[in-house]
This record gives sequence, structure tokens and C-alpha cells, in this order.
Amino acid sequence: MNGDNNFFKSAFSVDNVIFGFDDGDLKVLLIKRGAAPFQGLWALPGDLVYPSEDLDTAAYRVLEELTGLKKVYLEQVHTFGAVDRHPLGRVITIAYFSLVKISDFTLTASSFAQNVEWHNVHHSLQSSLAFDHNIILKTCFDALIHRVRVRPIGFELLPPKFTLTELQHLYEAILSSDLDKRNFRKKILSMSLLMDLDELQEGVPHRPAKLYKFNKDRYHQLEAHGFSFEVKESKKKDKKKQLAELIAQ
Amino acid sequence: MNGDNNFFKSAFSVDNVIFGFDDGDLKVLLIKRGAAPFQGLWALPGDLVYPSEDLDTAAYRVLEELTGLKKVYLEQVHTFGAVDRHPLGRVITIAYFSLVKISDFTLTASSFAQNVEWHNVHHSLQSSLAFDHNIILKTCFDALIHRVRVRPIGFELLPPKFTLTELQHLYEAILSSDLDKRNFRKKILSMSLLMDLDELQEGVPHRPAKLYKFNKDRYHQLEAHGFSFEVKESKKKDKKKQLAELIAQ
DNA sequence: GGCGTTAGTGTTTGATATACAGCATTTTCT
DNA sequence: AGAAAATGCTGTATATCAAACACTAACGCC
Repeated sequence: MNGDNNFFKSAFSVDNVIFGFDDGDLKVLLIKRGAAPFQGLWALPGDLVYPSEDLDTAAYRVLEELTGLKKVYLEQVHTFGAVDRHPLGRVITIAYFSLVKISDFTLTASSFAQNVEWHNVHHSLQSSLAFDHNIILKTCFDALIHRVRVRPIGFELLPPKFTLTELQHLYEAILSSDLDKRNFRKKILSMSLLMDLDELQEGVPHRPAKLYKFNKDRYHQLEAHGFSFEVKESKKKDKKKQLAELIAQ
Repeated sequence: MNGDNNFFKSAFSVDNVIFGFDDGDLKVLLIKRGAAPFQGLWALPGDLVYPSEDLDTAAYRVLEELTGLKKVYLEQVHTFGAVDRHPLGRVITIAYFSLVKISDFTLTASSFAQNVEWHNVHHSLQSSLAFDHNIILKTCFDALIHRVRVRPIGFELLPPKFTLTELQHLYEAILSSDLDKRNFRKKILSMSLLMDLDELQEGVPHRPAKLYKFNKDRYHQLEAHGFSFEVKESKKKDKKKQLAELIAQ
């Protein structure tokens, strides 16, 4: 414990919570650990940060090595550094979440195939992950829930062309609450952030829906004028009343 | 570059943006650096994290060493790790902000006195701080602005007993916007988070105001029932109209 | 007792959120 | 060809919340 050198016997890593949306379900990409510690358990993809690498760069690298994707939405969330969080030494980890369009790549094409899988987020939260990854996943999921209501990032999880119903299902999956169809559409369309592509869905066994595209430029333009995106988790009226009564006491 | 050892030639620190509120002004506690690098510049208080110390513990320690205060509000904000952010080596830093009641202690009693000072936040943002502390300060200030609207943490900056006007001035200082007195009071009081102490200000050369106290238990109770605190930065109606017209285009 | 200063209070109006149901369009099946 | 199945799409009435705004009340000081 003498000298500064002790301070340099530690390492840092990034862990990346990669979210995807498929089949009405919010998923997270996990890796099955092939070696100790925690061999056989599912873990978040991550890696030590190279000595001459910025933190964000490391997070992007982890993501690209796993999915081949380069331009993805990535956001730093929190840093975890409990002394005993890594059994082999002092390793603090900077947690990120990223949002990918599952349709953009196929895991089965990867050599990892057997050890990399999309998992339902809620199931994963209840299962036992390696290290402190349960807490990390929970923290990042909470961050996603918050961010998605306040920034138009949901689109990062959808294909470039999507229907309003798909968008609504996405929000319902993330917020774990049902939204009113008419009110949702009214609100989303009133922001004028979506371009109507004048195209219809194809190959569906029912009336095809119109396709839309998110207009990012438009968003930046409005944002610069004080516009703030917001999708509220609809509070039912009766719940509101209950709360009002509690406050009144 | 061979072997894992390279990964252990790095260190991590915490930096703490300590906010205080005084005289209608939001302040931040800075230290004048006595040694290179950045000698003579003002810097955020911070320290390397001890090998057997959790991150939050380190942040609390920095705070206590400087102010003598133990129970303060502290929140992790972001981690900064650009390769070149520290001239002497790879040091990533985990940034925290904390909220203290300036009245709880006197800096002049400290041996640091000459080198530790409260600075106006806006001035500090425009001056040149050591390392990447301008960005850190900005990031933490933005985080404070956001958090204060959404969690009842403003009270951490005020003495235990305060007037509604003091509370309003606090919000105005943080949000950099004027609030309507009647609407503000209506909103705050309607949340029933304040206890009316049935006491009055003393020693003021005008009509004394009633003193209130934040009821933390009450907040936790309401929170558990779905209550969410919110103070909005009041959007003026004409600005809203401008935005509405822009959207309509 | 009058002046200076801050405290304290309600109402009207406009905007936004909520609740809610039926017809339209397409495919598929017989 | 017609019916059935599935999802797409649309508007209004009501309740709630936010915004704007100005005067009287209480105290200290001179």
C-alpha cells in the first residue's frame, strides 16, 4: 500500500446492454460464458478498455465485434465499481445501452451463434446473470424506459419503414403498459416527426397499414426551437383519482 | 502491448461537483490547484479511488474531507475517459454532483480557506478550469437541471426551514427562468409535500414569511403510490404558439 | 403614521389528456 | 361470389391542468 502504484493495479471495462425489438417483444443480446468465472452463465457483452481507446470507442467496438453493425444508437448509463464486483481483481465497468434493428443482421451467420442469443428482457432480469449484470441490466432498462419517453429514440429499434401500430407496440413493450390507439396516433402524428411514405405494408393477411419513416432532420429543427418530445405512460383516470385522494388526506 | 498487464496501468478517480445555493445564486465549490498540471487553475474537487474503496465511498470521502459534511445528497452522473484527458497518464474519472446546504459549514474555518471557494456556476462555466472540468461541470449542471424538475432534491440546497419565496428563487436560479409566484405556490402546495411549521421568519425588515419543511416520508409514501414530482420550466404561451406554427408547416 | 418591502391569495381562459365505437380495407376460405 | 377474419383507421365530448394576471396584508423603519 505504499506509493501510487497501487492505484494502477486496476482495470476498466465497458459492458453493453444491446436492446432489440422483435415480434412485439423487447430483447437483450446475451453471451453465454465459456470460461470461469461464471462459466455457463449468460452475461452482457463487454470487454476491457484498451489503453489507448476512448470509452465510447470501446463500447462501439464491442458492439461491432458482436453484430457487425457500425452506426448504432449508443448511450452511456452508469459506472459500476463495487470493490468485489469482479472475482479476479478490481475492475470497474462503464455500462452502456444501445439500440439496434434486429432485422439488420442475423446472429446465426456469426460463428458465435450457439453462445449469443436474444433474450426477453423481463426473463433475463429474473434469471441469474454473471457478475453484477442483473443490476446493470436493470439500470440500463430503467434508463431506456426513461429516455424513450423523452427522446425519439424508439425508432432506432424499428426498421426504417414502419407502421403506426408497430410503433405503438414498441412503446407498449418498453413501458409495459397499454396505450390507447387513437390517442397515440393523434399525439405522434401531431408532432409531425413522421413522413408518410405513401406506401403500404405488403404480404400481410389483412388490410395493409401505411408505412412511415422518422424524420430526424425535422426533429433537430424543432428541437432547436424548444420542442420537446414526449410520450406519456398513460395514467388511467381512476388511478389518478386514488392518488388525488391520498394527497388530500 | 503484450499480456494483460497493460490494462492495469490505468487509474480512476472521482470528481465531485458540489452545488450550493446562497444569496439567490447557484454556486459550485472549486479548488485552486497548487501544483502542476494546471497549477493555479480552478478545478473540481476529486481524488483517485483507493484500491479497496467503492466509487460512491470515494465520492463521499472527497466531499467530507473538504466540507466535513457526511450526510449529503450525492448522485453519479457520467464517466469521462478520453485517452488524453489527463496529461500524466490514463485516468478515467467518474463524475458526481452533490447538494449541500451552504449554511451548514464555513469554508473560512478550513485550512484550505484560500484555495477553496464558492463560485457562481455560470461564471465558472465560462472560465477555464483544469483538465476537462468545464465539460464535467456542464454535464453535471445539466443533470441537476433535469433532476431538480423531476425529483424533490431542491430542498437539499436549502436550510431545513425555508420560505416559499426562497424555494422559488432556488428553482429560478437552477432553471434560469422566472416562475409565476401564484402558480408556483399553488403547484408546490398542492403536492402536500411541505409541512407548514406555523413559524415565521425573523429579523427581516418586512412582512415575515411562513416557514416550511420538506416532508421526505410523505414523499416516499406518495411515490410508492405512483406520484411523480414535477416542476416545469414554464413555457410562455407566445413561445408555444410560435412552436405550434412551426410544426404546422 | 406613512413609506418601503415582501407575503399572500383566486379566477378566468385556453390547451391538453382521456375515454370511447364503428366503419373500411384487405386476405382467405368455401 | 360472398362471408368471415383480421387489422387499419378516424372524431368528439368531457375533464383536467397550465397560464395569465393585480390587489390587499403584514411587518420594520424612519
